[in-house]
Amino acid sequence: MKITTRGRYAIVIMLSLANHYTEDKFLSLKEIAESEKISLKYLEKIMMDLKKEDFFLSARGQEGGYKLAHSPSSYTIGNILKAAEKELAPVSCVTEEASCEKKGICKTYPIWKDLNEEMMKFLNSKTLADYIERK
Amino acid sequence: MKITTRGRYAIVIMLSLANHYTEDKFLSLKEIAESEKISLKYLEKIMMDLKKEDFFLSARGQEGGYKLAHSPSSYTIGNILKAAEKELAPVSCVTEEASCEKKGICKTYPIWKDLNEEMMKFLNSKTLADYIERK
DNA sequence: TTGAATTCCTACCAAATAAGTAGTAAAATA
DNA sequence: TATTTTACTACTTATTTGGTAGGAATTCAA
Repeated sequence: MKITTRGRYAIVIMLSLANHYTEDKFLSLKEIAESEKISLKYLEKIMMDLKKEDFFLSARGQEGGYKLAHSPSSYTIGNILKAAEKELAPVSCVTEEASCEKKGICKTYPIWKDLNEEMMKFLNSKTLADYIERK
Repeated sequence: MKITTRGRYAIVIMLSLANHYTEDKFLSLKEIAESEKISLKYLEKIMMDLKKEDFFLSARGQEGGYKLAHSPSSYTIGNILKAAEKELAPVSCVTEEASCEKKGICKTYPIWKDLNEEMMKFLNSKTLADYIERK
């Protein structure tokens, strides 16, 4: 039951941007890649998924990069992970979309439902602001 | 962040045994495989891992099978999953064993640590008895 | 105005993991 | 003693993960 590097790096990116939120300039992926020692190309790819959400403003060219569109407190950890990973639930039957035909009779379903609720309670309550660097 | 079929089927096995706990006979994997529509061979393999723990008594031959060694309330969901899956933590850096050299400086570490704590709180508190079939 | 820097986009690839099969030996009992 | 069941080892196949490669479009600084 692992969060993949996609999810983890997505949080790295978002938290880096959050840490620079008050500055009035763009932060490039190259800077993040270098400071975090992650492949730039891989970060670019992860960024493709994040960009589908209304997460940030971007600028090409020199002095270009990314900037959070909203304040750090408006991004939950769950929102970010969900954008990066395909699905967040520990077992796919607990999400509305992927309904399993055995849902009504499956004896283990209540376990996954309870676990998912606990996880979501956490992931949807914590935001980037909770994990930002305090100066 | 998915629980694999290994982990899910392990819970299926253990919950089936728990539901037959009061009966004075062994339950065979074949019966579980048929009633749950899971490959017998695959269940056997998962059983190999569970058997390393002191989970049950077994008997070969006709009328053979498995039986819980202890009462359902003494098996936590976490214990079972941990025996079936390699590791339970959502990110491996949060377990004592696999310590990451960046742990002290990693800005995302606190997120995974908090998430892991929430998950473990749930997984270690719930037992088979909580999900047993009520007659 | 041009060249470097950056985002943006598509395709491909290798390694690891997950999920399951196959076959057989050993034991127990009906 | 034939059947049933656990016990064990080896193999296989599909999917997912974690990238790489290459380049086009855009922008700005020098």
